[in-house]
Amino acid sequence: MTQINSKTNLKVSKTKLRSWLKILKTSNFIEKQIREKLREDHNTTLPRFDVMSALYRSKKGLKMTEISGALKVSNGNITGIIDRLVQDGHVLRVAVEGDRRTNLVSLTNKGKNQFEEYANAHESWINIILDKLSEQEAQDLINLLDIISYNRSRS
Amino acid sequence: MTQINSKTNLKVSKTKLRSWLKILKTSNFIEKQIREKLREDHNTTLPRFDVMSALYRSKKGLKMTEISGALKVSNGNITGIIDRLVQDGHVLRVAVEGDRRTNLVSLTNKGKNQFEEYANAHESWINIILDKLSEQEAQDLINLLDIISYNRSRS
DNA sequence: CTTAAATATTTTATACTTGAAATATATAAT
DNA sequence: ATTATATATTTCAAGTATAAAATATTTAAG
Repeated sequence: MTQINSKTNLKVSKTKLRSWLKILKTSNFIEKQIREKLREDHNTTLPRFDVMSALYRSKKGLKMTEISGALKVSNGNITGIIDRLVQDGHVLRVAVEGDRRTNLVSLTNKGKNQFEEYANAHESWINIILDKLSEQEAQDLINLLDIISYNRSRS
Repeated sequence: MTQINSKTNLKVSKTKLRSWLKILKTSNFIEKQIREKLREDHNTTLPRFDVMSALYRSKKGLKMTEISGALKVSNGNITGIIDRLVQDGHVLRVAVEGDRRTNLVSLTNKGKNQFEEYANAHESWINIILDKLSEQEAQDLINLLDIISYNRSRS
């Protein structure tokens, strides 16, 4: 089902449009449940979870710019999220020797333990939400989505 | 690759977790480009586009609650978005005969024309972004995602 | 008819998000 | 050394998002 768009002279596929709308719908559908669970069961938010996740994976902490880069969000955004994580005692800003512009952000022990708790719960929720999907189908999905965005993130 | 989660006693699939992360990544990857294009080329935003899209599909307009229901966002949220669309002259709030609580929101002619422009551009962007996906693959993707969220939205 | 419950919307407080501007510091080129 | 440029972060203004409270109105129950 392809047509020519009269304005752009481009072959247009309605299937691709529907495909995108379905990706968006599914993503929102799942994300909404995760946000709700994080808030209700753990009194936190997805952005904070995402930041803690990035920090958990790094040994010696991350610079602000590394965090915003990893999460592909704006720099200014991270400032506020880290502010709140510091208030909660989950995260620490450590001055970097020899570069006074930079702070190295890392999880406190409290933050590490807390994140492990979040991560376990998160994995369980996902398994419940994706229950109807077989292992093979889950893998097929990954492969198809890889066609769309593989490696482009690094360009 | 399935294991038993020691806390929840549930079979846990790492593939499903990766599958979700990939859905999220792809969705964000595409959404980011759409938001950027809407802002740069059309001086509007995705929420406004979404609201106009819902209104465009209805003949006689929608109540505030119907809009928030269709977009699955909170009620209070829609108030602000409609406020701005009214300011722009894209949308009209019409009092409903016999129920003074309700406003029927509908697109002005300006809004209709504007939305058609947006929608054409949007479709072109998607076709470019999903260029690497064949028609069959796009359809496969829809089918797989349908397994996850089909009909649950109505429950 | 009058109170109670339900419905529709707006307002509020809080948090997240962006891009752009501002600030501070570091590095490179002359 | 001094100026220019690059880098790291924060601040800002505007918009989006939520849940909960407030307001207004309608409908149902007695």
